Amino acid sequence: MKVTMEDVAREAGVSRSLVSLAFRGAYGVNEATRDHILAVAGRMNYQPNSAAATLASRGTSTLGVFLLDLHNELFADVHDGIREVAGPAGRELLLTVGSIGGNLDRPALDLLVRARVDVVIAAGLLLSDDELAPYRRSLKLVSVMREVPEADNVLSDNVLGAGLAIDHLLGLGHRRIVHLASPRSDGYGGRREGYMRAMKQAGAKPRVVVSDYSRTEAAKAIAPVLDGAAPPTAIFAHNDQTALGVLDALHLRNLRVPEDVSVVGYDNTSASRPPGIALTTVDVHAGRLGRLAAEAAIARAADPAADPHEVRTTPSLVVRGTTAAPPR
Amino acid sequence: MKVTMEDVAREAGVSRSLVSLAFRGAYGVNEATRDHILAVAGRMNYQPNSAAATLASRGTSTLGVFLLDLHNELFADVHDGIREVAGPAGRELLLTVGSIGGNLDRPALDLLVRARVDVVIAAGLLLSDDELAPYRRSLKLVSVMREVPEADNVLSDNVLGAGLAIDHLLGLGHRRIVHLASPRSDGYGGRREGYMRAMKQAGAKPRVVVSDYSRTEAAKAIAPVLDGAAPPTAIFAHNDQTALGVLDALHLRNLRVPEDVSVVGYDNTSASRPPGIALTTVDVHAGRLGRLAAEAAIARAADPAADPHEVRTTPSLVVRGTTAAPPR
DNA sequence: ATGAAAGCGCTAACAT
DNA sequence: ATGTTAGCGCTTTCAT
Repeated sequence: MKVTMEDVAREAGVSRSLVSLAFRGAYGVNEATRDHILAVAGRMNYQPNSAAATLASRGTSTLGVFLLDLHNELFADVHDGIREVAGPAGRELLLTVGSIGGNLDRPALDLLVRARVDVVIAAGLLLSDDELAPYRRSLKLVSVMREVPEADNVLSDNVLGAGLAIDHLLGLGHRRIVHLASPRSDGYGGRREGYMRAMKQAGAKPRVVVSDYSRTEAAKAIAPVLDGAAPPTAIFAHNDQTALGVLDALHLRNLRVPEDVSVVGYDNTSASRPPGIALTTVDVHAGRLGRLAAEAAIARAADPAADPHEVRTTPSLVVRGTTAAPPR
Repeated sequence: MKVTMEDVAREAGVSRSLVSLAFRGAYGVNEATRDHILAVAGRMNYQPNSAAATLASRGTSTLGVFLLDLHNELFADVHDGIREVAGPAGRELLLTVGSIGGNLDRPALDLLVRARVDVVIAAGLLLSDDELAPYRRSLKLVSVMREVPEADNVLSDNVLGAGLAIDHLLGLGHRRIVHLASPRSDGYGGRREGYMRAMKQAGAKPRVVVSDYSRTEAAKAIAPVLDGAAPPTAIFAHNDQTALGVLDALHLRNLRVPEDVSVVGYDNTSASRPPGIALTTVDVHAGRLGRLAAEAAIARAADPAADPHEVRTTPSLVVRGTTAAPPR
């Protein structure tokens, strides 16, 4: 049924090793022989068994990629960046997906570990530092957007990014700025911290509400503050997705944006761009993060013993249509 | 360095086979022994090598998933559906991603083949029937949204869906309806065909322009027809993404939607839902497609020899804010 | 209930 | 340039 390398070798009248070498394009194989082997293999529809290859060679050249959530285009952008450098480097990508709640992180990582991928690039890990610690032994990890102790980290400066957003709002004249934050979890405090700092520095009173990463939850979470006393004139959301949830809630109440309320998102995903949305947001340059992560992963593969690598990139503010001076 | 099953067996004072059985929760292992083995393994941080397992057992229980494009949330919805049934069935998911141009389909599928996944669920394959044919021998394939000869197919009735959209437009009084179609490729003709049929049946003159699947390309492709003589009063796009591109182009020209031009998308991805967009679209019920595909995959794994399975689901029209009577 | 032994299909020295 | 020979770390009969 399944064609093995042995079958190809017999058919081509050569030894197994030669077939193996030919397939990996190694030097030291006569060109004619190689072509012949490849032709025979092609005719027989031979597909190498990578389980056997992995076992025999104790590893793969495949990169594992963990993405938190397929519904957030941020991760698609990161993936594009990874692929941009992994492809030319001859590295293939095997993905695994987590979930907004974080409860699928573990099985997703475990699957990658068992698949014996060379290095794992994880974007948006939600596991705590403690839960991640055991993986140090079984995994070469490049973490994107979330700082993991002792691992390679590719980060964006969230404190700075949040500061950019708040300063923009402050400059427009806002004082009652609410932050719709993500649930507390290790490695994700930056945006909230940047918000707190900028507010305090300006002598404005910070107010934080928490919601998970989904758009609908965000709309629910912001509802009470919109309906309560002294509603904010501006809302700084944890990311674009939750900002869209805020927009939904605002729309439902016939509150105009930006005339009545200003909204700032975070990530600059394409969901923020449409003319009808035109969300002011902070660009993390996700593609660049992906490229840097792939570079870090390849470097790590080449030198497993090197010191942990860390880059922190600088985000930028993208002002669009959802921010303006507060109503007077 | 790496802990093997042998190490665990030695440490636990049992044989390798027993460790193997314990790990797979097989019957016939004394409960106390099993607990002991698992405890020892846990302490040693043992991670089974699935390459070896795959090799020895000639297969995996993992499902491979191919998704055409991470930027189109349709695929995230399909993925959710797959996971919804695969999870409870104890099947893990390994993903691979193609690209809008279709040129990454092959490497992505090959990677899955070599990983020896049990069955591959492919959503949005762009390869031609001919290019797909060889995979018949190396792969159990469940194709979603694209009919592949001899494979298991989980489809949505695109002819019907397009008819729904056009009939809606026709009912509103539109006659000059342009279809922004996808490039011709096997298995994707349904929407165009449904458009042609509905137009002809109403005695309206069809007009088709083609663009690839990206938003920006769609905006470019529709530009000349907007700027040309006798511009359409309605545009039926191949999917939501390209419909958004159309919206962009319209916005750029200060054309109002739906007062000046009506727009209908396809897929009902979440990108079509925001209040500011409110795109009228055709819902393919992507989650359901995913669930059906996972069921088909599991059935196929259980009985590789069964006759090809085919389901064709019925889409529905979601009328929102981008369609209205044409200007008079 | 547990153990021994034979592969699974490759790669990696090492020969020739 | 090509062939030989050990494994890689598991699962799977088959014994016990």
